Amino acid sequence: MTETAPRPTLEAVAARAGVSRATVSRVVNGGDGVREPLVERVRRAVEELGYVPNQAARSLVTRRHDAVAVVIAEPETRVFADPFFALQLRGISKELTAHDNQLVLLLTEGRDDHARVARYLAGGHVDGALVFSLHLDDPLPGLIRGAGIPTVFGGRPGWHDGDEGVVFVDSDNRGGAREAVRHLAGLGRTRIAHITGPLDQTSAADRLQGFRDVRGDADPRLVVESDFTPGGGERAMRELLARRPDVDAVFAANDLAASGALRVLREQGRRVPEDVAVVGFDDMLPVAEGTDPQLTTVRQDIEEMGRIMARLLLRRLDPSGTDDPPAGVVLPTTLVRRASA
Amino acid sequence: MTETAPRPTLEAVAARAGVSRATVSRVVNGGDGVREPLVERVRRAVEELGYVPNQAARSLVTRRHDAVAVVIAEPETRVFADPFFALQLRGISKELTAHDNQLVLLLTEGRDDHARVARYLAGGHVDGALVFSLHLDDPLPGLIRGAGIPTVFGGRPGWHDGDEGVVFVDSDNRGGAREAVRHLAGLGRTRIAHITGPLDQTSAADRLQGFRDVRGDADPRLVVESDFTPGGGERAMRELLARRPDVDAVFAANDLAASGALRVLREQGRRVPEDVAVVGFDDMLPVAEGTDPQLTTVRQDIEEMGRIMARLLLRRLDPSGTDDPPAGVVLPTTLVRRASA
DNA sequence: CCCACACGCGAGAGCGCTCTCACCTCCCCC
DNA sequence: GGGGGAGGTGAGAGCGCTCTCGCGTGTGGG
Repeated sequence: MTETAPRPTLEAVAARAGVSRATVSRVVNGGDGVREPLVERVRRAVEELGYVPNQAARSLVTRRHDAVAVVIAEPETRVFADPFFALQLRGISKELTAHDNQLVLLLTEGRDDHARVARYLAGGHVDGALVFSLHLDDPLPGLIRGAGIPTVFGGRPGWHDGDEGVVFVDSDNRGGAREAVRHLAGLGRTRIAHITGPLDQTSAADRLQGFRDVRGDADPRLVVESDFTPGGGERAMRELLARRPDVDAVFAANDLAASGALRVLREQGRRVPEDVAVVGFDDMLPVAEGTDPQLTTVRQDIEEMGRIMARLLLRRLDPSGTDDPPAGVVLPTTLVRRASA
Repeated sequence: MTETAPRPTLEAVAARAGVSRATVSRVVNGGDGVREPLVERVRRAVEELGYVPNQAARSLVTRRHDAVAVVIAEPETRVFADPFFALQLRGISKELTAHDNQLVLLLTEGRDDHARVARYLAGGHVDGALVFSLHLDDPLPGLIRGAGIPTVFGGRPGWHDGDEGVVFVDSDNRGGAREAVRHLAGLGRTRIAHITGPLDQTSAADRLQGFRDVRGDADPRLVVESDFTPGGGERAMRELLARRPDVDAVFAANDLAASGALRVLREQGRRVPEDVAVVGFDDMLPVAEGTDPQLTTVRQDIEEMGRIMARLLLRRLDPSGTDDPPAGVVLPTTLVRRASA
């Protein structure tokens, strides 16, 4: 079983095809500058021997790995409660695969891991990194920049010193929030509340900002800080109903919180959307379509976001490319109207 | 930016410490057989120079990569609708990290990718593979076995020729289903229905089998085939109510389907659990806790499953270990009682 | 006091590949 | 018909590391 079959080397292929190693190498790497009959002979030898290049040997000399690290910080919280990162990974994977790059996944758990990740990235195992760091005070972005490896961030990172050149991809959290709130206003609602996410995350902060853009003059009691979870949404909704029993609309910072709010509203006998209209954020399908009534929410194209991150990184990695990547890309969101508002 | 700082080599460290390359190598790899003062000198030189071993060079000679591939087949369907794989990945990642192994993620999309994955695995980039393949007729397991690389499967794979030696880790789907159905029976329910998952997946087939173990004599009309989605759960529930309006309990093959069933029951004015008791499977938190009433369901420890898969693989990879890993590990499930049954 | 042996350390080969450079052919043009 | 060039091919060095082997030093026993 552990019988490692002696894999054929370039040398072996060369011998079989009756050419030099250099020629085989040329053929294997695209075949420019080799005459057709030889190409054919080499191809056949490769085929017959089942030759596969040794990546380690190749990397040793080229100093390329055709591999990209994806760093996901602090998965304990939000990450694994929803398909967000899975979708993102899928987008990233597709793009990387299309360009023959591998995806090395680095999940970090707490501060201890930071050093490990930094060391790995600095260790030259990968050509670049895609980093998801949700928290404003996360030291990881700084560490990674120190590693001196091309990096693209997922989500707007918190601002640190010397962050001007940071490349990131984010959804238009602020614009999406504005659209959600305007939709509620357009329904004639006048007492629109906002259940926020954890405000140490840029996405939550940006959504709150969007809410304020439209309802800057709102009663401060209509804004309740929460945590992106159903339980948190429930608590926030109860608080809201206690503070302002006349509330007639809620914009929750994500679908999970909205689902909690919905449950409290029903429990308290408020009809949705007749008495209170509810809008979520994310369009996390199993949740948004699973609530009763189904949730009106703001959709972000997560998979596309992943794809663009990968594309941006690959562009920076490509030595041939004209090197002027945008610093940040903000993807549009769309309002998905279902039954709750 | 692309200014690749010339990374220090073993040679450089050796020169600085005034020893030979061999000695530095020994120290870096554990330091056995090197006297303390020298170890100290080398350590300092490493520190000062910020030396990090070149993994490519090392792999070239050791033929080890300290990297494991995680292959997830057909992510289009179930995979990305729920946190299942994310949790699994987390478990895997933790275990691999603890043993200084890297995780290379391979997501496949349709048949074309199979060849790519097989080539990659056969290409000797990784030491082993963890493979998730849900479908009975998936050709991937066969291809991978052909690649001759140590592999552990997640979930019981469908049976192919020569599968005796397959190592896999799975939840006790059958036992969990039995427990769910017995719980319903213990509640005094006599007309217990089952909404299945897609029966070409072993997990769904095993859950059905568990149902049959307890209710082998049930009216066949009480079993409706479905697809693990909320929409599918809705359709199945409607069908069920049409066939047997007197149904008083439903065991849905997963939480998503259960959430759909719940919605139909409410819509049709059946009280849960009074009129109809409902049990799900998975304990997918955002769903199970997000339904109304909250879902009684069968929990599987997904993260642990990932961890065990990784552990099993690492054990097979470890040349020093006494080599007798179990062929299959089946993890217990537990019934989580909430409001729906 | 000398020999045997173990242990610590260095020299050097070689892992499989790419890439430069020199050579050799063949063709075109004067 | 000969010289120059372009393009195709091979030889060989070297990427950074590990590992075997042999030598030198220190220790214990006869």
